[in-house]
Amino acid sequence: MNKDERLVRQITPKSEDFSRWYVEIVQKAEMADYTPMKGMMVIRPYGYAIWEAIQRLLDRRIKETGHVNAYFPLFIPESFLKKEAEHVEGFSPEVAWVTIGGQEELEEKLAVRPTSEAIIGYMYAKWIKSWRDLPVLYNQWANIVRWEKVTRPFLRTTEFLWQEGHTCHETAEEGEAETLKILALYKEFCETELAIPVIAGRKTLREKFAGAEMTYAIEALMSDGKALQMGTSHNLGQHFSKAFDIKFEDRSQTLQYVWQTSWGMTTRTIGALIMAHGDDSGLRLPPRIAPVQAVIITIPAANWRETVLPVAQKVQAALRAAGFRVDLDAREEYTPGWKYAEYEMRGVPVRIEIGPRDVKSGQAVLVRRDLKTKEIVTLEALPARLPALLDEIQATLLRQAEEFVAANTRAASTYDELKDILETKRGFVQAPWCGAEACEDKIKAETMATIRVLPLSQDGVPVSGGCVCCGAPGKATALFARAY
RNA sequence: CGGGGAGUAGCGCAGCCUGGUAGCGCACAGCGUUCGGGACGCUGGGGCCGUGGGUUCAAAUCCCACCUCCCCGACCA
Repeated sequence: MNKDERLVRQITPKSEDFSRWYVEIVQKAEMADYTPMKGMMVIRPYGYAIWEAIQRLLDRRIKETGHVNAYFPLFIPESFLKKEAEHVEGFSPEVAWVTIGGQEELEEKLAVRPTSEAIIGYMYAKWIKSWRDLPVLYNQWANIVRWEKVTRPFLRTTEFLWQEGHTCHETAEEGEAETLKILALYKEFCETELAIPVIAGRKTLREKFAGAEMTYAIEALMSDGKALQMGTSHNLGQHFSKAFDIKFEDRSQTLQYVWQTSWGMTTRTIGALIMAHGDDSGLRLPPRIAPVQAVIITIPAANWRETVLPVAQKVQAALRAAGFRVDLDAREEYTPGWKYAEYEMRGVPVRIEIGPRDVKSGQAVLVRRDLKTKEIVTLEALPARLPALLDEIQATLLRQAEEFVAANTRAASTYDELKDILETKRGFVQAPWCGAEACEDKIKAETMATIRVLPLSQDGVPVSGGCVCCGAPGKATALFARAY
């Protein structure tokens, strides 16, 4: 066997088989693993650490905007779910039911929550009496079960984790403002923390949440050219308040139904991180959410325990004291080369190599994961250089993703053009749309693409030309894409 | 849920056609030499051959059912 054959190929190249590449990263970076139950995965410590970082950074934003956390039951009585007609119709194909408790058949079966509007709506009716009780701004971090037919780690699993906000307001305007405020919050979160640019917009009626008045979403473009919904924010209007009788006495002493919103972001964002930033060596994590921001790798040689190791330990202590998440890998059973590949797979943003040569010259070698470039830094300069480097990596990942979106967003004015782009290039396609569901359905059937959103950035901008499908006057500029 | 492919050691696979009690590479353990891009040598451990049933003196191998994974569609965060 020659040397090249001995070097085990890490993972399938992204260009060769994207979904295989994706699954291999999930497993080799130890983010998640399959269980014997269909569609149910274990989120392993490394993947869960990413989720904890997402929770920490998103939760802070949710609280800063005045929301508080609470926890509602996992089970929802069937009758509750049935109260809002559109809601039950939309979710019934994917609800799991509990019919037996212990040895006894239940009188009323219980749904394992596919979302919590129903149970929360019931409780809100008990708690809200007056305009003085409003707004109610609750959020919960929870698990959700939806009996999906096709599953994929992080992107679509039977059980997943999310955060769901449920708010009540005095007026329609306040409800709409809340919906948009959260949408903007999500967008800012994705771009600042995950380095994933998103397009914010309205969903069409076809794609809206079952029971919502209007659904807004943020959509990102993965590096295979398919779109992924990163978060949704629903203006529920009075649909659920009427179904659950959530009434309050307003300032003019009239009984009124509250105006509600709900919004969520899920563990799917972890899948988005892989697909937006990963390369053929594995994950590339944005420093702001990376569980490990830098790893120190010692290069052994004779006496290294006396010479190299103490220096490495000192560097780690100094960087940790400065607030960075820094690991030290001084294991002797693996060679440096093996470790380089391993931490690249896991997407650790910065690698710090310290060997005998470095110790002698008082330096360290820094290698950034995003560009794989090296630089030499003196040990004294390291605590100042690391934060700057992490910021550069964060910015580079965002910029690369933005450039990808820009390069893969195209305008189509004819149906042939739309079809051609979706078939040969993928990505986002901007095109005028007449507003008819028939056109939406036809495009979906023939191109597998859907309207991801009607971008908010297009509001007030005149639509150029007729509907890309039927030619009727364009009512909106729609963003089409094949999606996950 | 429809069409296709697959499940044999932790991972990747061979063996199956033509039944006779399981093998390779990597990984893992021990020892030694190594270590600046997945090191090498020697020794060793590990398998209800996805699950259940059937055929047979005998099943990883043949037959049936089910489960799970992957791909392509319909449904969805």
